[in-house]
Amino acid sequence: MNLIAMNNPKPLERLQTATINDVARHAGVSYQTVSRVINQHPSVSTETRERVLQAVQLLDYHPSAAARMLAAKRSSLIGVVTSGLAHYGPGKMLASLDTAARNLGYKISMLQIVEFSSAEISSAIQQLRQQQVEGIIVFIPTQEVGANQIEQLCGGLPVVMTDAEPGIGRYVTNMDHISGTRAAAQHLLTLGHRRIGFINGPLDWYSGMMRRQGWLSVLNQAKLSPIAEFEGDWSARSGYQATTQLLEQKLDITGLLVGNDQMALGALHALHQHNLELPRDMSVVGFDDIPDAEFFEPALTTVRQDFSHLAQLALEQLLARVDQKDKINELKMISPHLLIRGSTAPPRS
Amino acid sequence: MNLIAMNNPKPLERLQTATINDVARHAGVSYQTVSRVINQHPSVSTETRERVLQAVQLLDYHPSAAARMLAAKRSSLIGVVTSGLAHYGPGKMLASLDTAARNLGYKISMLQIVEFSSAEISSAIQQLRQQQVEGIIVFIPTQEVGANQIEQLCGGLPVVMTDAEPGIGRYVTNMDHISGTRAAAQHLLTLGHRRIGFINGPLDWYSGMMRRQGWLSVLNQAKLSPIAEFEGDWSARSGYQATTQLLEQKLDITGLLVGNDQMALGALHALHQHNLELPRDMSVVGFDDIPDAEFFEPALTTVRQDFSHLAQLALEQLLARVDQKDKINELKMISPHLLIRGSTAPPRS
DNA sequence: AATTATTCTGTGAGCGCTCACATAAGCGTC
DNA sequence: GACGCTTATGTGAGCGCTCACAGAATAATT
Repeated sequence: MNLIAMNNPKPLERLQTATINDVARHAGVSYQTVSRVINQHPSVSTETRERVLQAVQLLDYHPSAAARMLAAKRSSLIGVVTSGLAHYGPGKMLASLDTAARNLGYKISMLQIVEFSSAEISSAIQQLRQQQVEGIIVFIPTQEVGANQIEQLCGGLPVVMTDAEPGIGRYVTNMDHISGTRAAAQHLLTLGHRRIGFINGPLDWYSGMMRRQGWLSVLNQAKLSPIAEFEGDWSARSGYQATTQLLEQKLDITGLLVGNDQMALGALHALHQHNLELPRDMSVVGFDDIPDAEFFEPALTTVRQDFSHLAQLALEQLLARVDQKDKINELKMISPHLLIRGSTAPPRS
Repeated sequence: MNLIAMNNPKPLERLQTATINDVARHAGVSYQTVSRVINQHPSVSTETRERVLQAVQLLDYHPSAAARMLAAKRSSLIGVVTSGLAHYGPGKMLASLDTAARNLGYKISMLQIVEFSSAEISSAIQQLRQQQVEGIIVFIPTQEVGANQIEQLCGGLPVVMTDAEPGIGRYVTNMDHISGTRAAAQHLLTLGHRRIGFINGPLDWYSGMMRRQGWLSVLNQAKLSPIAEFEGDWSARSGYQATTQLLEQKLDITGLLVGNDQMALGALHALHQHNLELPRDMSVVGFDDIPDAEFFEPALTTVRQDFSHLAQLALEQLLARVDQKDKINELKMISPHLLIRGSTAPPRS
């Protein structure tokens, strides 16, 4: 049911806080003058302003955001739907988004999704709309159908999604996963590797799907056919498991293309466990460039994604929509780039 | 200045959204009845409720959180001040806090601090107070003076801090860093190590200070004196640098106690670079148990912190205060525990 | 000196809701 | 049938603020 959730709101009244009227009375001016001071309106005499500010300080007055929103019909709030905050990418994006938004006079209202169910997404967006957010940024992995649903739930409110399938009338800020993956794969080929395994993230993530396309396109171009492909869940453990399986299959693979750095860490661990010497016996390329990647054993060659930049672009795109500027690109794309470190080398033979 | 910041609020009017009156008119009832339906008040006939819900759906009505807060004098909002969201600990805590709060009918309003300046903290708390939060959880590293300032800024509003110096009237939920560090140090001693280096986090973090105390107390008890101590910044890089320096000093150290897993990763990297065989030539213990630690080379012995639990405890403590229940402990403490994996072994000789 | 422009300040109304009440109807009770 | 007691609805007021005005003071122009 599309109901409006609510909790029992026992009218617990907090210690009385000062209102604009209290301040006005105290400063001997009208409430409107206090409002002007708060909003930095120019036409208030320095003397009056000073008096008002003193009263503000004295009464420990904090203007009610709720009342202001209600009266001004403006929230200056940007909604963010995210997930997996404990991971580097989402955390980093939220962090830079918050900073960027604050600099532009907006506040962030964040809602986290735990499982990617329609119900949860729907409830998150509804909650944001109740807060009168002026636009929504969606940082969750989606496929076509999810993206449509999200747009519909937002009902005309500007939305920008990241890592989502582009589409007409849909505003999307994406990482160029294909070019990133291509660069990584090409690097392995250039080094001379021909038998390469691919450990990907989940295929129901847009990024997983795109990286697969990048990988296949390079193979195709080089007239090679895929040898082994695994679908992990981005965790180090899944990378470890995939690699263990791969080694057991004895496919004589010399290179490993991995969907993110964490899975690559798991892969390295499995390789060490099999007493392979790296990078002599196996080259590994990751994706993301998390800060730790440089200190893996060996230092990980990886594809750097600038999450901060991505978040900022998404915000820009959203605000352009909020401010009704015309001519906004429906698709913004940001290119990751390859960082060569110690985990790749020419194959042994 | 303690001013109330504001941005130019050009009265940009969003596409008219439906109000409670629109719904009432549409359903042929009074606004109060609609309010009752929204708030799940029992005394509304099923038939009327149905009619109202239909109108809600039809008009795509979303009750204004601002108006409700204003009228009900209740926000159901918990403020969170955090920092370093891109790191595992803070991200994890925010994530579980959000979930836990939602389950209890509260929403989270998060504000991130970038640098730990008085000004930033002050502005963050002020912003939260403007949103009429019912309580504040502070997840930033502080020392005595910071904690006092935070309490003062909150002016009577319930606050709970994590990893802060306990004090009378101050509500704190802490990890027991001392016992955690003691367990780690004791483990090294039990294995037979006598010459142990200590790579700590910053000493102006409460956790850094406490871990140092734990370390020194174990040394003291074993009648050993400290040999080498470094202060990193929690990053893998700083762990790497500290370890490199340590090795250059040729202090004949056999064990390394490291303040977190990331610095431990850097340490491992430095050790490998010096062609030491682990754990034969050096035992390393970390702190945190980030999900990746198990896949380090070798798998890291570390002290597990349950960040989710910590966040939940802090929330519990805060809500107990908000609901005015008496007899609340001022200090809640949660114990981390040692996880022994492959990076520790008896010293060589 | 009268007019206009330029500060500065104050008044009414209303944003969208929830409170506290009042009211109307239905039902049993003696 | 007058009394309560429950259930279902509606009415007034007001939460704390900002908007659009209207004024009062001062300064600048003719």
